[in-house]
Amino acid sequence: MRTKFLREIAAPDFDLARTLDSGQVFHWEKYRDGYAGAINSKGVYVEQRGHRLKVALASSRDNKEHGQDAQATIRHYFALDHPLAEICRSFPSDPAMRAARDFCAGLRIIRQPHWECLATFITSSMKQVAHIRQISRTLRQRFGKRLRILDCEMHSFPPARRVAELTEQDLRACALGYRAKNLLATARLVAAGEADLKQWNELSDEALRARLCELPGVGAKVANCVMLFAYERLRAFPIDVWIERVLKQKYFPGRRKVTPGQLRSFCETYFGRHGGYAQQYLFHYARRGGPASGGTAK
DNA sequence: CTCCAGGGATGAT
DNA sequence: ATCATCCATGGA
Repeated sequence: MRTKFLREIAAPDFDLARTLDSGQVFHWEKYRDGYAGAINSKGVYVEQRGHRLKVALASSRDNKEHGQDAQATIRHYFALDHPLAEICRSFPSDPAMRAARDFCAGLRIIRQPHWECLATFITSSMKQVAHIRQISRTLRQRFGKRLRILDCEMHSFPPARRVAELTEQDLRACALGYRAKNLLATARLVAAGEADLKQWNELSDEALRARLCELPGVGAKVANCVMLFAYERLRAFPIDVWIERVLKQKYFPGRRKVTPGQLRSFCETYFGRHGGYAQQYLFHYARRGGPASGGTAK
């Protein structure tokens, strides 16, 4: 095993810290002046220096990694090819959206591995970000492969076939609670090939959402997260309590009853073809930004 | 329609 | 140190 420092990678219009703190990915840890994490089975260290990323990448088995491939891996994972300026121009121009856009400069929606993203969001239901991070860490440490990047120990996310051979008790011991049964059942469907996550890439948004929602532990919210964060369906608009709060406050002020169906159809049309990005920016701004970001606002 | 499971970090006291 | 709060899916 060896660690390789790469040339720095150009990363204009990118904010690494903001991207990793925006509730879309849960395993990156602050380390030295950057972050340590894993992309598939590779340990990765990444540090932002202005408009460039300094990256170190280690691979546990296949050391034939070429610099170009590694750069491509990083560029692809962090979606450095997304045309952010154009995406932001496609947002509706209202006060809430403009404030969120200004606050979230450089925040990108990354491309996560399908299974890892699906599994993580199954464990996320009724959990807050800190808990989800905890669960992800435990699953990785117990069932993933050990990786080392610089002097930092990391673990890859266990593949579906690994999770499929565990018991519900094993998973409950990772603080999954009632989610253990769902994660196990879904892992077995994926491992058996009954749910072919890669093949689902070819499906339309509607068909993909329908397939995802058939999986145990996956409802509309989790399905939309997986579509957005793993399948690059940039129109998918997950509605959680934070977003619901924002939407009701900013777009339905004073309205007594707003049904989930009304919210959903509004989001599908109003925010346009990059609605998922709009959602992520509104979400991050509500959690981390502006006034009254405490979370208890009604 | 309502009610609830199950759990650890977080912030208030 | 104790306590209330946060939170999405699925089944009763």
